Amino acid sequence: MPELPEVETVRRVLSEVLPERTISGVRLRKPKMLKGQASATFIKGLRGRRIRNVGRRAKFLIIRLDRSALLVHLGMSGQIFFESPDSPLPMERVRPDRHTHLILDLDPAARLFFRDPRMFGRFALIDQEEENALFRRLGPEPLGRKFTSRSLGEALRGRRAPLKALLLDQRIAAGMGNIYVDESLHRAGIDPRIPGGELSERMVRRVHAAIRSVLREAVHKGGSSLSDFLDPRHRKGTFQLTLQVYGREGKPCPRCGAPIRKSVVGQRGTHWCPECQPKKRSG
DNA sequence: CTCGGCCTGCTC
DNA sequence: GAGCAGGCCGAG
Repeated sequence: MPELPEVETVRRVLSEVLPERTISGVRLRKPKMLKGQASATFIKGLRGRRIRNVGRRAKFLIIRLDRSALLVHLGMSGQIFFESPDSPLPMERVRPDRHTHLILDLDPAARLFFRDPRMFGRFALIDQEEENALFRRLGPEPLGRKFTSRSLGEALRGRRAPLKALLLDQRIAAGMGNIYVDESLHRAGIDPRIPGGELSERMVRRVHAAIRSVLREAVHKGGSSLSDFLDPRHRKGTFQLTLQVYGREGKPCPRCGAPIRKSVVGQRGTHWCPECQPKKRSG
């Protein structure tokens, strides 16, 4: 499940190999993966274009061409693989399978494969204006300068929804998903069910610091490869080895040994330690 | 704000 | 052979 650290990992690999290559061929095998765009428009807009750079905003990957950009959201199970004579992939990946929805042939010789078994991901060819409009609707990058404990406190003020749900809201901070919210709240020592507006200033500071340190660490470790995440060179991340609560229901909390709890909070499976993450306000 | 729908693969 | 997982969006 690619969240900010996984998408950033993909971006870093692609930004080493894609710039200055030209898209010589486009094979779109699942037009359904396009977001509000006809296949012909999409293919025409890509073919012959030169890749300038690869960016990221929240969980969006943005492959910038001369005037437009290929926007990619990896959804739940999206993968991007890169293959070139210098950087071959393992044999079984070279041949596209039924989950490979888009293939880009590049020049100098290389190929990009977009796979997504669950098909929650999306592609779109967008112009600068559309990019601006999309990104304007997102909250600050949690690792950027605009995300401060003050801005977080303001965003949470008066909110009655559980903190867990608010941190998944991309308008409050953009890029976290279920894994990293649960991990951040464990690091902060705060119960995910507490209404956002009930956090003390001190608790807001702890959540803010925890989010940043968890995400930074996860980026450093190449993301979490829980079930299917692989980077464009087919390498796994290692942050899954560091997870304290996510996917660990009933297992002992690494910090205190109490069994990790799981229930649904804000319509999402939520994991926390009942001892380390007390609900009380001063916490 | 809350809920269902989109999808497939994996677990019960 | 059903149900769950999950990000995001549109409907209620």
